[in-house]
Amino acid sequence: MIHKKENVTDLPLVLDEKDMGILKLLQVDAKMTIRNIASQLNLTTTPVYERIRKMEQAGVIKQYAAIVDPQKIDKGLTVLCYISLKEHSKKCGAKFIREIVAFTEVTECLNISGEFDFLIKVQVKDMNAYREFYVNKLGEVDNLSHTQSIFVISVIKATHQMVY
Amino acid sequence: MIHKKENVTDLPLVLDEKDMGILKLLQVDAKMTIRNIASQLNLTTTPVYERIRKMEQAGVIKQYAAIVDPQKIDKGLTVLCYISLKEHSKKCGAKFIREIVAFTEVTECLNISGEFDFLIKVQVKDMNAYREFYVNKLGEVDNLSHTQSIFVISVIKATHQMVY
DNA sequence: CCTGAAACTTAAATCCG
DNA sequence: CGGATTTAAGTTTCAGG
Repeated sequence: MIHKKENVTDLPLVLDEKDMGILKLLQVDAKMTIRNIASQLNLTTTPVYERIRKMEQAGVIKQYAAIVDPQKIDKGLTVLCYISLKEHSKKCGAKFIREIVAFTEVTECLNISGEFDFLIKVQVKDMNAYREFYVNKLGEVDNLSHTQSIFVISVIKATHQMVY
Repeated sequence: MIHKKENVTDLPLVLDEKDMGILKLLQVDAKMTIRNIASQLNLTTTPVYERIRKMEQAGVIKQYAAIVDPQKIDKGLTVLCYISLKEHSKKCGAKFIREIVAFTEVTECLNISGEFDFLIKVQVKDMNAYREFYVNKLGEVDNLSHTQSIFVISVIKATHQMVY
């Protein structure tokens, strides 16, 4: 996690080509050194250093993270679960969100358009683990109207890369 | 990206509590030093260093990445797009996948159970950009039967954290 | 806003017990 | 695996254009 200075501005930082070049590289390899980045962008370390610092403080770079392979840590099953609520009041929605977000199995929760209210992505070991989650965790959440589970047969692509 | 040694084994590495502890920390902050990790886990640098190296080579840690905030780089709109194919032969499926994966707007592509064949996640600036993608890119892909777009109203949770 | 070099700081990697 | 050492490296700063 980025440790911002006290006076975080989060001002709408305008990014130019050089910033994008830096992001492009750091997105793929966060451990790339400033020197290396500088040489690839035909710059020196100073501007690269300062641009990275700015992007960290502006929240453009949210985090430096190790990406773990789910398959290798017994979390090889991904399930998408659609959820509709009974009550849509602000209060009830907030309560639902608080409960859902707390589940470590839920790696994603999206408020969506269409027939359902939410889509959550659940990451578990296998079908047994999903049943366990579905019955004992999701099943204990208030205010659920109906749900639908979609199973992921295979992950074709999954990236956080957004700068090209 | 992790630079593995030549003889990559990718053997089913058995992870113990200490490995999980390391992953847990690196998932949140890839820049955490080995010393820091060691002290938090009541270990010395040697075992931590070696465990990390093993997990990198085994592919448990796939990558160290800077996580960028989509909102801050003009990619604030997320759309889920369901896709059904006409032809489901291996050859046609592979062609579809090749084309879809090449689109930089597609940050995720899942082969799913249920009514549709695939779910792709599209990350763009705004609705105009999505229309542009939908018409000129997705629309040019062969073998599509029908599609359905679901718009993400808000992202409640989005994490790659899987070790707790 | 950049260059270039220098100074500083810190971590990675090794070795022996 | 602990502990310390060594070596190497990256980060950060500064003057100057």
